[in-house]
Amino acid sequence: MTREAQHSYCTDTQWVGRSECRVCNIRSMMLFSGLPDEAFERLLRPIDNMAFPPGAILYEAGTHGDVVYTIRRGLVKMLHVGADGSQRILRLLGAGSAVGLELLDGGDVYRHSAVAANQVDACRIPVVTIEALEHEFPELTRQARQRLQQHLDRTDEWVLTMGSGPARQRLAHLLLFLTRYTADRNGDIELLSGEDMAAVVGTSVETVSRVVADLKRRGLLERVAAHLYRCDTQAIEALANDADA
Amino acid sequence: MTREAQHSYCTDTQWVGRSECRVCNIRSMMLFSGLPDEAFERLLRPIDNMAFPPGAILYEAGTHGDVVYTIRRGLVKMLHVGADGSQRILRLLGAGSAVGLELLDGGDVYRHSAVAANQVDACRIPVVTIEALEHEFPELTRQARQRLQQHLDRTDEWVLTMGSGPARQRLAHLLLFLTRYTADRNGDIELLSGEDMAAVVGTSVETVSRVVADLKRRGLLERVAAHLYRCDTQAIEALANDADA
DNA sequence: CGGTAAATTGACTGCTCTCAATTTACGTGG
DNA sequence: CCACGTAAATTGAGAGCAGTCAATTTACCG
Repeated sequence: MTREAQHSYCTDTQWVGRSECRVCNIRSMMLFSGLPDEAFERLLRPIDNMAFPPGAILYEAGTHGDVVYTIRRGLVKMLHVGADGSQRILRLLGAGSAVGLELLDGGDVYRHSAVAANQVDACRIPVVTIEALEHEFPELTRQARQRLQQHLDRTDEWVLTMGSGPARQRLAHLLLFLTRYTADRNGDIELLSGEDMAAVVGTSVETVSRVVADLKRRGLLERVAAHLYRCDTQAIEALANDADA
Repeated sequence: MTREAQHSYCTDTQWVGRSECRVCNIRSMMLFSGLPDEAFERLLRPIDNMAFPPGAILYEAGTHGDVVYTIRRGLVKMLHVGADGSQRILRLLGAGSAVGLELLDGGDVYRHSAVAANQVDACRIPVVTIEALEHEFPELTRQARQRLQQHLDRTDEWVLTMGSGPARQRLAHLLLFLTRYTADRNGDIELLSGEDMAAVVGTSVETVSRVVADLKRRGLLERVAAHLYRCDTQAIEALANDADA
């Protein structure tokens, strides 16, 4: 493994340890909620706990694979790369979400690329393990279906709020999204890179920069620390829904 | 029931008869494919066969309901109505697709509105019937999950192709979509109303009209009969992917 | 302290929206 | 079968937002 630090702390995709689902502190959010402890006794293949630094690739679109990830911490971007190399972010998924669920329908090829936007902790679950457990606990199939329904709901909201309208409103919705799903205890959020924000709302990088600069000038977005911003949720919400100032 | 004809033939939402899943000629596409004949012996509630004229409402967003529809013929638009009355079409679903699947996750409120874009034939399946069958045939849960995955895949494609870029390219993708899913044996398609096309690609009605008029002038789109159009798939495909004339 | 990549800003062009007028289509009633 | 009325579609003119290209500044890592 090479060590090319993207941040001062770590580093590379790392194997952190064997997952202990029985004592998972967020099991209620995870794919395996509802399964009895004994279900984890005799797994066909182990579940590993992985740490991905920002920018690390969980998997790439079109590649063969046999594992699903459930996110314990951080934000994962699902993206599509066009023929010309342009990127479009289709979803941002946080703690409790599962990625790679398309493999459960028999295929073995990922439909999108999954890239860590943050420092991400995720459990790597082999598809064979899920299929074995599904056979024994039919409830798991319903769980997976609920996860898909969540993805669908979130994507629909994505399309409605960030898919059309003036760039300023779309970015306002993105900020609200980040506040809702990634804010720390102080309500502060870590902004995406300009390129990523552009890939979410479907505009050019320059437009993103201009709009964000304008929000800062008007005091709707305030820098509280390196990479940490606080936004005036009230005003941004008004901006997102109305079409004024 | 009032009778306000939208076309010369019928008319109103009609009960056509009891569905006979055992002899369904497109059962392989439907939700119940894979179920043995005997599964239909003792349903808790009957499955009805419904005919919806263009514009008929299958259900409206936010309303209570307890049935899922599977489409046998025609095109159904799933749409969201904004606070200002503006409509945005999130998906167009054709034969073999199921709508209202969100009810299977325990809720009883539809998340979108479903409206017939065409003359639509659909089977009305009570949720209790599906749940009872799921208990007996776990395979059905997987079927429903696959349907959701299909919706998700289609929505992703929708976002990528019709969610950004110049209006001309987005409309080109819409024409290709209609050709793929609704063309008759001659390859001809029935265009949506200008308002509906605008609600799909997220532009104004005027822009749609201008682009369509331009395509007609250039011979890429030809009227072969009332409401029936034939398009030069080759040229439209080039237009959809490249950015030139 | 230096180098590379990202972000910012400006000027200009072009596309799309809005508003408005006109034409066409279509169902209704004579 | 034809005349009429409403709604949809079409077309035009003008303004504004966003994209592109290019130059500059800033940030970040070694």
